[in-house]
Amino acid sequence: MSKKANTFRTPIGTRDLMPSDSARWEAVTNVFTGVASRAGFSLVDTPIFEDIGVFSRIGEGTDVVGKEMYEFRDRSDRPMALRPEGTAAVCRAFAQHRPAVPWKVYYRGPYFRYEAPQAGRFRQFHQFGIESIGSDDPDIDVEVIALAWEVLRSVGLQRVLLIVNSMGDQNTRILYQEALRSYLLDNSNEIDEQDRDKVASHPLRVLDSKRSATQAVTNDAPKIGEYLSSEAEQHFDRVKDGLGSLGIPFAIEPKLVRGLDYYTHTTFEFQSSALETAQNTVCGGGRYNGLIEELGGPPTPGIGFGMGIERLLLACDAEESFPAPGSDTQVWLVDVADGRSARDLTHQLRNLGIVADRAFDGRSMRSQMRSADRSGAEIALIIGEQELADQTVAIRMLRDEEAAQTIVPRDEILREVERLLGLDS
RNA sequence: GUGAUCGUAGCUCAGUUGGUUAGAGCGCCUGUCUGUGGCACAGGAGGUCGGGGGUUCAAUUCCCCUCGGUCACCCCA
Repeated sequence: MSKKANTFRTPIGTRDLMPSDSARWEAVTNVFTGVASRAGFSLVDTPIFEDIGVFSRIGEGTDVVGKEMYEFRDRSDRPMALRPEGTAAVCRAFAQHRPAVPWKVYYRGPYFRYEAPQAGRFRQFHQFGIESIGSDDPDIDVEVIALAWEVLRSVGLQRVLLIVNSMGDQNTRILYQEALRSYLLDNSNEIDEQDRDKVASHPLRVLDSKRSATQAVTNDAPKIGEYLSSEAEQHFDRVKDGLGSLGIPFAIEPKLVRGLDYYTHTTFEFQSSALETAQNTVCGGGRYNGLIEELGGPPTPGIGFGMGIERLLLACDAEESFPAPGSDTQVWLVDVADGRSARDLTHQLRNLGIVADRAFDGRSMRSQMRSADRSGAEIALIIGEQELADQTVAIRMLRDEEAAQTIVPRDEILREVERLLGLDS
């Protein structure tokens, strides 16, 4: 679309958050931070780029680090990467600062993955997330899942599906992976050839293939549930029990393994059934009992989730929920005299905490009134030559057709506006 | 990275047997309705038809390349 050589646009897969959308974005952010902070989580904000090693721990073989990472070297030749996800960076922060446990934090911000954009997928995308570090109490798993649920409910989503699974501890994971690998190898002829090369290297990845030939094979594959240790099974039972007790509907999906290598025990995903696009996962998370140790910290369990803001809003669009909030302008100054009244009164109103605005450039009354109307303001304060001479202000209630325009002395106008807005005690 | 599809005013889109000054709706600006918005009416600004090359007397319209949007695969939020 660039029309001249010197015009620019946002890079592929990125976009501007324009004022027409930003109020809704802020509102959904407030919903999330409200839910998280009511549950005792505090904000943690980590850098947008890190030593690339932080993210390699996610799993060298995963697409996220293998082929989607924005890697670069800084001017001192240090290998860095733009963060592709939140958990690893938060765990790095934990390992670095060693805060007291339980460490319950939330975060939100941009993440980067070098992928071809499509519906619900961007190169710069945004997530909300929480991490609860320091305990392997299964009730924390329940708490984390319940908070994600709460956010989804709070933005009005009805058509969400929670699926959960358990990966067991690291040991069961290894055992299962072996069993799965040999099963898949035995049946590799039936598997779609697109998936076949993953059998040996990443058998777990084969489980979430969408290809029907592959699915036919994996449907009869050994289930990870059969390999859980009794501790892992107890843990998972407690999680299921907790979700049931909180009235959160869920389905168990033995093939849910998720794309990052660090998961142990509980994994979960919320999908929007209102989204018809290929990407309908709105939130994903799980437990990662070995990750912090991987990052040089003490062995510490943790669990968390990431929620894609763009996808969340897409789901809201699909369900026609969570509309953009309206204007917050309360008062508009219309000054067709010399402009000084508008200048001074907006200042004074704002100092009282009132949202006040005005037009510039000495536009016509008609033009200024139109701006007042469009701003959504309740009240227009009008000052023309007459009012200037009389030291008065005309008050017009823009949202009430019945109301007659009134004239108030200039030195009473602030009090009158407060009264009209119901701000007087 | 692969494939499909699209690319005309700020937005949504018309516009082919290739041929005068490229259109509409919405939005924006100005004005009329005897200083006053939401309605109506009148006028106006705004496009080298994504970019480059080619074919042709002539290309928005045909061909090639390129850039970008969208969707899908892969994978994931």
